[in-house]
Amino acid sequence: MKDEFVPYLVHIARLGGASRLVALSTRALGQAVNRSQQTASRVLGQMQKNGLIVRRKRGRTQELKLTEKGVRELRTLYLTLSDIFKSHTIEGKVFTGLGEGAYYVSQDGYRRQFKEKIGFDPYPGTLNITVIRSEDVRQLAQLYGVEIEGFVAGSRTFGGGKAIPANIAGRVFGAVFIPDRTHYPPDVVEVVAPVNLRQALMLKDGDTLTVTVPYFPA
Amino acid sequence: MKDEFVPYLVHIARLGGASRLVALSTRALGQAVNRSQQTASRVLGQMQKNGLIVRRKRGRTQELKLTEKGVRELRTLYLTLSDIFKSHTIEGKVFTGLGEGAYYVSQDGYRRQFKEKIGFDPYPGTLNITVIRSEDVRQLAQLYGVEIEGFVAGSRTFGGGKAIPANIAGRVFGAVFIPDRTHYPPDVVEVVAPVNLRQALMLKDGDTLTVTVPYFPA
DNA sequence: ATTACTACGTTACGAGTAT
DNA sequence: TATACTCGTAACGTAGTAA
Repeated sequence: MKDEFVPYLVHIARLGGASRLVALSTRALGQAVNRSQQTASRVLGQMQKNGLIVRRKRGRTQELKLTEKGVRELRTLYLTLSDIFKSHTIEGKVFTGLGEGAYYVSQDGYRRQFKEKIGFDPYPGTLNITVIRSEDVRQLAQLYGVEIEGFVAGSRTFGGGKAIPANIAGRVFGAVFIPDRTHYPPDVVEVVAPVNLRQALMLKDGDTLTVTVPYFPA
Repeated sequence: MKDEFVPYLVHIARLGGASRLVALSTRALGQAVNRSQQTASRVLGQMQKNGLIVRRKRGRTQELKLTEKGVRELRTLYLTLSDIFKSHTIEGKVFTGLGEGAYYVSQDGYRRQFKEKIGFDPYPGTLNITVIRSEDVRQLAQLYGVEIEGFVAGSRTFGGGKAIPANIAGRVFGAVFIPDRTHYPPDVVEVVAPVNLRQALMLKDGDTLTVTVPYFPA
């Protein structure tokens, strides 16, 4: 679909044209989308040829309605924008990992980055969760993730990953950390926060935790 | 903003460019929006001049990020589409009207239209509610409302209005009726259903009722 | 009042190419 | 590899106007 069509489809839909015929002159439509009557006429012709709208002539005037295809195309754009702008939730089951999270997070190389890039000093200990239901976590990481760089401390190498600032259980501001490399399955992520989450939220293994990733352009 | 810019902004945002700089070549961007490298280059220049994006050069390559203005413009489009595609809720307080609703709805002129246009035979009696919180009800009526025509029966004239098919309290399929003319204040609407709502939902005056208008292109 | 054609200036597109 | 010129062609936008 041509980009040019979008405002026309939007305006017709706003008048109810997604579900029924609406009376709408080429002049009024053009004015609504900031174009001339002539341009609106041409564009309507093209949209009709493309199967995006149907037109019914009533004497000299006309009625318009989006076709299923027209609705679908507009809805696709809506869903794409939703992915960008709406809040996302991640639900996961709490389990006890190998306990190495605590060791990692207490490393200065990580602590400094969390403080600078996300804004809190992580409690030395992480919460492992297995993701149950979520829009693709890696896609979220791409959208909202902050790069946490790997580093070398002494003779050890610590891998990097992506941290998504998020609201934990509606009460604590923290982050979901997705390591670039892990020995866990890919649906396992770590939840980091400035406090001991197990204590603060009274969590035990098997509990379900909900993490919200709000929309926030930093 | 030019319509032409939308897909470019969308793609940059999908890569996380709403909140941080993302590396993105003109070739890759052009490919993503189905344009040539040259076109992507020109459009980026225009969007920059329009204050929609910032660019940072890193040697021969570049990094992109939406400006606040760029995010705002895209978000405006998102909110417009939300109005069209998301479900809407109307919350209202139940009160006892003059009882004329029952008389009206039992008129064949109305009953036939409800059966044909919405799909149920209205229980002879309506529920008056005062709208507490809602996106503009009249705007909703414009989007989703079905025209109910006025008619004459005997020596009386019955006025028309708009009926919005809706889900009542999450349990009953009914409609919100918005008369074209009324002696009630404009925030008063009538809820119609195939059953006695007061009984079925155990409602009394002062109770709050939630009506959901789902998105459904008929 | 409509819709839509023609004519023509402006803008978009992309192959070729410079850097 | 990049980005971004030039320039020929296609598409867009609208005043004028027919119907």
